[in-house]
Amino acid sequence: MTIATVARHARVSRQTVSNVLNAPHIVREETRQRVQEAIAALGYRASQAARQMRTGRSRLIAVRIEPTRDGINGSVLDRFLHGLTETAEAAGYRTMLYTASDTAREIAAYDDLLSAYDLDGFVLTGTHHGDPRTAWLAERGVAFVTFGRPWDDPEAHPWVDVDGAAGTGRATGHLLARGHRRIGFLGWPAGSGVGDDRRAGWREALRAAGIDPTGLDRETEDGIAEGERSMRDLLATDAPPTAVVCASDSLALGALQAVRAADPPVAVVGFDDTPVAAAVGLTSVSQPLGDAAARCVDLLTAVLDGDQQTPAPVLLQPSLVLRHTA
Amino acid sequence: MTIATVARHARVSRQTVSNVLNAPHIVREETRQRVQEAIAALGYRASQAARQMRTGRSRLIAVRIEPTRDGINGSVLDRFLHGLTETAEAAGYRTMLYTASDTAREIAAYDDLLSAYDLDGFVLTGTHHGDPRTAWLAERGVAFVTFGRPWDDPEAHPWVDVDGAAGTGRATGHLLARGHRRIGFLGWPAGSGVGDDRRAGWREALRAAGIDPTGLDRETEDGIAEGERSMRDLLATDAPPTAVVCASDSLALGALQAVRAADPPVAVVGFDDTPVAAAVGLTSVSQPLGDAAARCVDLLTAVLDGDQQTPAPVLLQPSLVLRHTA
DNA sequence: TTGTAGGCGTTATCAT
DNA sequence: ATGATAACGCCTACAA
Repeated sequence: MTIATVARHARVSRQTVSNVLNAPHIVREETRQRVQEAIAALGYRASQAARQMRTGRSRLIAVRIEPTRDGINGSVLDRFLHGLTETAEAAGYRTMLYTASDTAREIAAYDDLLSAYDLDGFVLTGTHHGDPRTAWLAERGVAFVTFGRPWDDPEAHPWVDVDGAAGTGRATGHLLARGHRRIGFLGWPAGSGVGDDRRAGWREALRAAGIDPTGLDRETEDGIAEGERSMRDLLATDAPPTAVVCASDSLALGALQAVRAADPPVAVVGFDDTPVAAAVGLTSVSQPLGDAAARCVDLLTAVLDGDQQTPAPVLLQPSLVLRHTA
Repeated sequence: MTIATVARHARVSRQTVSNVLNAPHIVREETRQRVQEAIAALGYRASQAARQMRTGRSRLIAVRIEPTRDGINGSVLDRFLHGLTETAEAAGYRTMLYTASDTAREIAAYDDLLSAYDLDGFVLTGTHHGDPRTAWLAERGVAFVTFGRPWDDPEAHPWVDVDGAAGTGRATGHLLARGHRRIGFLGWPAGSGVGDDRRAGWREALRAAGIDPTGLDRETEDGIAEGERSMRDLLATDAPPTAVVCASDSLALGALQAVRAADPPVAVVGFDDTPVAAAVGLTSVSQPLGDAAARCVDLLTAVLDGDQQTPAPVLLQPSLVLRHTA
């Protein structure tokens, strides 16, 4: 069934049917209705392929599905993808997946997706300093949004992010309110935007409460074993912390093992609110992933539909999910 | 850039370029090479839209992304999706995502995807008795594979599954080898194919060892709290089990809480090897999700490329990942 | 083995 | 406001 079938059924020309679909306002009300009825009666759907060939637009957006790294943090992508697909559907776009094991291959994937499938836009996750992917896309005028700030230049392109500093700040505030003074922090080595941001939130919250954060934090790679080691290290100091905020649930889980037998118990707060946190009762900072995904689609469609060139970035607030550990 | 650009560049007709792409064997070696070089030099890629319009095939397969249910089991989808996308790419197919909150909407989604995007095939996850989705697709001659057996008729359509009974059987065997005799089972209410299968594996393993499984199992909905309750129930019997096999990591986590202070410790085995299991050291049955995804693509492309009408189903073996709890 | 002609379903342009 | 015509890039049939 084609647009011609509908045209015959409604006794109009093909062009009029096309107009009803793409520019309803220029068709006379009565004609419009007749065509709409024919469309409904026939169950007609425009062929994307034909439309795409004519317009050069595919109504497709792409997002990379990463190999689950450490398993614990991997499950955030799940929720993000679902939100993305759902919101995109509502906006008339479909979501396409691609994989890439490194940045060079990812750029090759863009090239393929763009030239073969005419992709309309990309959603990138996890940007870092001097990310070559954003430069490549921007150079070619391809529409894209990142979930994660461009740490070099906040104006570079549309982005959505969660305010990590506010998250760790909130966690620290909660611990302060519970009477803790010596509150530690377990985070990643300096240099990663996300990690530095989360550390800064903790540091500023302590300073605002008149507490010197010096010596209360540790830098380590992500992982359960690493978290345990760093926490033991922290506990072995002259003035060990009575509570600790962590940059990830993995680190928090390790910390939890290190403080297992401590009395009075040492409070632990994680980050990401992964299923693992829920399972073991770990208090954790939760990112609004569904919202974040939805706003990514909003920004991308804003660019694609030409509403504006560079829509304003979106910074979402995380929340603290209280459980047993803090 | 079109096929004509390449043709000019290689000083052949458009048709010859097309032949090099779609039927290389009928082009003279020398000509073929010249065309290949032109393609590479120009970075030419055939437009899927145009190709699709002519051939009616999109080289697109679709898979549903579900809202993360209980968080713990949700993360399996992640790994499956990655494997699927990767294998599909290698076979020249792209993966498209869709959402649906219930079966009726899912069928509506098929309709849309099929008529608007000309989807080549679907991968369904989690089939159940009398699944209307498979009937709908089969009726219309749409290619699809399910990850999960058709419990009514194993010949109904191509499928890939993991042998759940073998998994629980293996777990039970491991516990028997460790000297356990009274081995319990925590599973879901009878009626779900997957649940019944997992229970049967445990039951048969016990019977084969000359042990009567009567009274050693419990039926409950999935969940941590439910697992804990059922385990307590089992421990309160006259002859409580010294070990337990569970139908999911959620149930196992609950069981773990119920047996926390038991001495001698009660062994616990979960199912799915989720990140949570890894985090808490839970021994669990692991499904080869990457393999399963790859075989799904194999079966689907076999149908699409017309190699055979109904390729033989694939039953994969799970493995037992040993950790602290058993 | 290579070239020519036509059409897939849609939308843009232009005429009515 | 509506209709006729052409073109998007490709592949299949057929002719050379």
